[in-house]
Amino acid sequence: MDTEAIFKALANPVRRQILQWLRAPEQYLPVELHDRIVPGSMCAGHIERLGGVSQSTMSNHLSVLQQAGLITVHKRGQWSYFTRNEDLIQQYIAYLKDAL
Amino acid sequence: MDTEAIFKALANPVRRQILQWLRAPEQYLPVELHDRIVPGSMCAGHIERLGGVSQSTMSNHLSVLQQAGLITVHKRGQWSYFTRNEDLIQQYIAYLKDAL
DNA sequence: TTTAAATATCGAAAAATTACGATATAGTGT
DNA sequence: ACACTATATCGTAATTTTTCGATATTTAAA
Repeated sequence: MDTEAIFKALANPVRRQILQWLRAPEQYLPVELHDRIVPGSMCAGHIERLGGVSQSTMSNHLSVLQQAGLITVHKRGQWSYFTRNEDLIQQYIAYLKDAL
Repeated sequence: MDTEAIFKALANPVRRQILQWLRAPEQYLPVELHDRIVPGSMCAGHIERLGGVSQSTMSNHLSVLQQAGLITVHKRGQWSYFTRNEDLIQQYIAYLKDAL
């Protein structure tokens, strides 16, 4: 677990918001897409539309979260589906409990 | 609880290290000072000597931690004694548990 | 095979953070 | 009052982060 990378990744509000969106993707996607997605995930394009930043900026944020291990990517066709890495998130919280 | 400020404060390794030193100040202070200090605290000067940064830089780090609420200050004479704010730290971890 | 769509990467500008030395402020002791 | 110590603040330089538009890459569709 790269705690340095996690602390830094979480220091940005856009990235924390992404993690929130990924807690319940269905809530933020049009209903007609619910059966097309990888469950519990959103593709980069949808995340981009939710956030108020450019495509390249959002792509970078997703990359930072991914390098910290907080999210994972599954590529299907031309889409990249991002999912929370619940295991790592819990591991991080457990770490904080006795290391912070 | 200003979570934005806390996330940012924790993004810096020097500041995280300060919190570690403050977990057991006695461990990092010369024995002859143990009865002179505010228990569970260190004054700015001792923290400065432990960290590898200048006096003004360390003072700034302490200020950031303080504004985030992670530490508190007690001024006694010309010294400022810093202490971990355990309550806020626990509150923050509890917050993460269901908000991260 | 051309065109279009989704995403990643590149290069550079803008903004924020970190750092330092110098100086200011406040308390202590002479 | 004066010198001395501890800490805070100021101004600024260096570094890192955030951002964007432009371009590259990959896959799908016509």
